[in-house]
Amino acid sequence: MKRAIISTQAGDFLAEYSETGLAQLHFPGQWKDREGEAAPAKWVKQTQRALEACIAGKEARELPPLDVAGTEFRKQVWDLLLAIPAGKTRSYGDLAKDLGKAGASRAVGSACGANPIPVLIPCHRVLASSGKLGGFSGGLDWKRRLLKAEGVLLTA
DNA sequence: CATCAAAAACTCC
DNA sequence: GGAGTTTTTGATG
Repeated sequence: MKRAIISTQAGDFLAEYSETGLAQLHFPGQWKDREGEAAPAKWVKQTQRALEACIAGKEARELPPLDVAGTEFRKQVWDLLLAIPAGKTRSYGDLAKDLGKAGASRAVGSACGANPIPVLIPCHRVLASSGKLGGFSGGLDWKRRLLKAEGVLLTA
C-alpha cells in the first residue's frame, strides 16, 4: 500500500493507494504513521485538487483513479454518491430506491459507513429523510462543515 | 412535536 | 443463525 499526505486548508489527510488507484482516505488526526512507499505524484496531485475543491464546496473536476474494495452493492451506492452534485443532498431512502431496493435505507447507511473515501465520495451529502444529519464516520463536525461550504442549509 | 417500536436490506462474526 | 448499521415510517401521548 502506497501512502501520501494530502495537505489542505482543512488539515492533513492521509491517502492510501493500491497498485491501481486510491483505496482509502483518512481525516486529519485520524491516522498515525505515514510510513510506506510513496505514491505516484500524479495521483497525489489529482487527489489534492479534488479534495480542496470538495472542501471549498465545489465540484471536483477530476478524481484520481479509485480502487475501492467492497461488495457490488456498496460500489453501486458509492457510484450514486459520486453522481450527487455539490450543494445537493439526498436521503438514504432515496438512494435505496434508485438501486431498485426501496426500503433498504438501512443497508445504504451501512454502505456509506463502509465508504473508504469520505469527502471524495460525498457521503456527507446524504441526510436522513427530514434533513437531519444522521451520522458520519469522520465526525459530524466534518459533515456540517462540508455541507456548509457547499451552501446547504441545515435544519438543525 | 417528541418518543417508541417495528420493519427491511446488507455485511460481518 | 445473530447482531449491528450514517434509516424510515407509523402509532401514541
